[in-house]
Amino acid sequence: MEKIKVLLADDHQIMLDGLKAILSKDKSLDVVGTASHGLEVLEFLKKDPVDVLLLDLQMPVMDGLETTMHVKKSYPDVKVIMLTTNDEGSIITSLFKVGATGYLLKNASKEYLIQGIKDAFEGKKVLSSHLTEKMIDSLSEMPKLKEGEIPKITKREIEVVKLIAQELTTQEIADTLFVSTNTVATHKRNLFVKMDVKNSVGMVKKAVDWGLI
Amino acid sequence: MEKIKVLLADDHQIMLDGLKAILSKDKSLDVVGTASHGLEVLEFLKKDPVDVLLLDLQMPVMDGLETTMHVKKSYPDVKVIMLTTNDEGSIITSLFKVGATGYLLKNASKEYLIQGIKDAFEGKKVLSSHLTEKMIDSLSEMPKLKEGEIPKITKREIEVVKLIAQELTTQEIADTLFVSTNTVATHKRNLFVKMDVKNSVGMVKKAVDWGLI
DNA sequence: GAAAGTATCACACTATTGTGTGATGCCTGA
DNA sequence: TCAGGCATCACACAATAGTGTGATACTTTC
Repeated sequence: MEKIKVLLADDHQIMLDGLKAILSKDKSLDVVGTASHGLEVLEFLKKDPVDVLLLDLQMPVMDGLETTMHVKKSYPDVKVIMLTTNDEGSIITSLFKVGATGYLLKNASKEYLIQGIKDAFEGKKVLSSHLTEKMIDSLSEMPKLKEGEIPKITKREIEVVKLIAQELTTQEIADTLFVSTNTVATHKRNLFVKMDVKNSVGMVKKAVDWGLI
Repeated sequence: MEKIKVLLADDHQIMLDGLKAILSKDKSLDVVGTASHGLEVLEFLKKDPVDVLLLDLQMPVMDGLETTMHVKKSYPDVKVIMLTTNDEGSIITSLFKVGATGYLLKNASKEYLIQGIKDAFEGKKVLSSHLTEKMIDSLSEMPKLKEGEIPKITKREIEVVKLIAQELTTQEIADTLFVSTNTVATHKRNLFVKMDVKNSVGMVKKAVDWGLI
């Protein structure tokens, strides 16, 4: 069987050496090169093909996220696994949107890491179990602002919010609802206070958050 | 070490027997009872304590979701793992919102199942790897407005969008970025065209959709 | 049956947004 | 080296949004 070609990228030489040592022990993996930042990765890809790319999230010159974007654009078949010490769940979404295949913590066991590379190679998504938990938590804790936090918005007001969200002007909303612009203005005025926002932009954002629209 | 008290609930007797047979082989687990629907589960809990509850999602009288709600309300410490044949990702969200600890497919291996129970007992979230993938996919495919659909927004423009989303006025944005209001106005103007929207409200909505903010 | 909330409208005014047009310097990729 | 994108700014003007204040009438709710 063909070996899986792996390229490593990390700005810490020690990390590179360590990873290389670990991965070299597995017969189905072939570490074809290393890079210390995103640009080097792109340089490397211009010359040689790679199956799986192990990327450090924090790197100088060009970080992991940006690198992933570039790589996926030019070489969509390369699987990208992000390695990181931190576990900021916030970044995870953008990561997968950008096209990454996996996201592992650096303290993962070597078995886990190797398995992750193989899974990624086969097209599976790879995620540290630790991060899976985070994702679930963010799902289950999402509606924690509800109940008491959301003020009572009347039906008419919700109609107004929806129309505002559709980019209608006050005049257009008035025409749609067959009322005067004054009325619409009053509804908006009341909504600003109730929802504690400064303008229509804030209102629509919050309405989306609250699931009103 | 104290054994983990497990209660099984499924409307198929065969399933109950099979699960019991599998779980009984593990010395750290103790199957303390079985139930064929949600009400029986609640009855059981009134009399005897349980650590982990294995619930079939589809059950007559009271299904898994409803049962979970009731159980978590009265016995918040009981860990609930949902078992199911199907893999509808849609239900997953509500499941964790309701307070479940895990969600496993019935075709999981017995090792996986046993490990899942132990993990749940320790407070970890448990999710079939199959479903983890689904979750990730739903995240990454969200903006599948296929590449070409999303126009190139520059860094500076994104800064502007973010500040608009924070309800700042053009003047405030100009102050924040140390540029003139004219410049900010131009950025907005360009964004309206690029993003094909009529005003800031539409812009922010689309920016959220596209994951720009 | 009074108080509170909802929906409606008016008028006057200020603030902010959005548009049209044109221009300059800088940087980057072909 | 040169075209094209990017970021910057100016000025003028039209359109919309948002505020302050006050009013009427109808429905809930306590």
